[in-house]
Order: sequence, then structure tokens, then C-alpha cells
Amino acid sequence: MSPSLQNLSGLDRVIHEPARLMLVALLSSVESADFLYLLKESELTKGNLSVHLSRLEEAGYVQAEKTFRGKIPHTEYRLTPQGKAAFDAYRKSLGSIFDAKKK
Amino acid sequence: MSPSLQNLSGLDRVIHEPARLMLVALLSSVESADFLYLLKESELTKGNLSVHLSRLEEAGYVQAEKTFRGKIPHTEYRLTPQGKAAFDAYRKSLGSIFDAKKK
DNA sequence: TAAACAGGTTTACAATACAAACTAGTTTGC
DNA sequence: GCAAACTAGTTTGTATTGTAAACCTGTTTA
Repeated sequence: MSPSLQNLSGLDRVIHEPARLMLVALLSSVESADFLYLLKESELTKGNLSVHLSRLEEAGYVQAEKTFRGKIPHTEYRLTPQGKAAFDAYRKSLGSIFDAKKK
Repeated sequence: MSPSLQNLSGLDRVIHEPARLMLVALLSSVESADFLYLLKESELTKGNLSVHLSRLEEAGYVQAEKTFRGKIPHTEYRLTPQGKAAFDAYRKSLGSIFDAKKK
């Protein structure tokens, strides 16, 4: 198989999931974002958002900074360098299907 | 949310799955292909390939033409117009994450 | 005539995306 | 001062599905 298509099967599943892809894309365009912002922008449910953010954290793609604003907990999420790298790699992999059509 | 990112959540799951994405990309570059060709190019197992092709058929994206070559059954798979359209739409949707970075 | 191959289908299982329910604390309205 | 509503999530349960392995039917080859 053409090597460009072959790496499609090795796509990073953590990023490939649409909900997380959206989150990573969102986070890549800002320095950091809090839960409520991501909740509104992504239109996910809280449960979903929580789970997907956890998954991105486990993968080392997202870093959560928990602080307090007064007495209310506040968490800022930001992409880690690995997260940015993974996103770049992902986009590079996907690029192959865009090129593939130019036959 | 920016409308461009919003439609990421509505990505066509039939096409989004990497194995099928690969198959659709493969089929989009040729007129038609048989099972063995797809098996080799995709490096999927036969079971997988069969299931994914069935799924693409159910979605109306792929058409299978079963014939005989001598006494051996032979199936040619090709993308339907809907399949091509769906693939184009998919690539258009994904385009948003490529643009998104240009901030 | 047994083994290998073509061309798949069926089965079983493990992973996971998702919504709903729940938790724990805080603020607001009456 | 107490109930309701809000912040900021986590946990749980379910249903889907991607995957490999086993199976199947027939054909060719040694």
C-alpha cells in the first residue's frame, strides 16, 4: 500500500475521536480554557466533557490546573507540548487523504 | 462555537473509522477493486475487511458486484456516487481543523 | 486425496462513547 | 436559616462497534 495511506490505520485514536478532536482543536487556538468555556463551545454534556478531558490528560496531551477563585474551584485546561505535537502529527497523517485524490 | 469546529461533532462515523477511511480513500483513487487487492493494500484481516465493506455497503457508499471468474467467485467493490459525495463532505468537514490553526 | 487457497461470513470479546445520575460544596432567594 | 439552584465536575450503566479468530464452501495443486 502507499505509505501515505498506510499510516491512516495508525491514527492516534485518542485524538481521532470527534469529541476530543474538537477539544484539541479548540485548545490549540487558545492559551488555556476553563471547563465552562469548553462545555459551551463543544456542546458536549458535562459527563462527556469530563471523561474526554480525563482521557486527554492520561495521554499527556492536556494539562489541568486546579485552583480556587474565591471559594469556587476553577480548572484551566491547556494543551501540553506533547498534545500540540500529537495534533500536528495527526493533521499530517490525515493530510494524506487530501492529497490522495489528486490522481 | 465556531461553526467550522461544530460540524466536527457531526462527522460521518461510517467514514471516520480509520479502517473504512482507508478503504474509501483507496477506492476513491481507482475505478474498482477486488477483495484481495483491498486485503493487501489495507493490511486488514479478512474478517475485518469483510465487516467494514459490509458496513460501507449498508451505508450505500460502496457497491459490490459479485461475479464468477471461471468457477471462482469474484467481487468487485466500487464507490457509489453517494460514497464519493460523503467522502468529499467528510474531507470538507475535516478541513476546518486545518484552517483552525491559522490564528 | 490431502493440503492449501479463494473468498468470504459468523461469533465472541473487549474497548469505549455517551447520557444520566450522583457528589460536594457555594451562593441566592425568601 | 433553609431550600433551591448553581458550579464543577465524577461515577455508573448501557449499548454500540471494532477486532481477531474460528468457521465455511468450494476450487486448485501436489
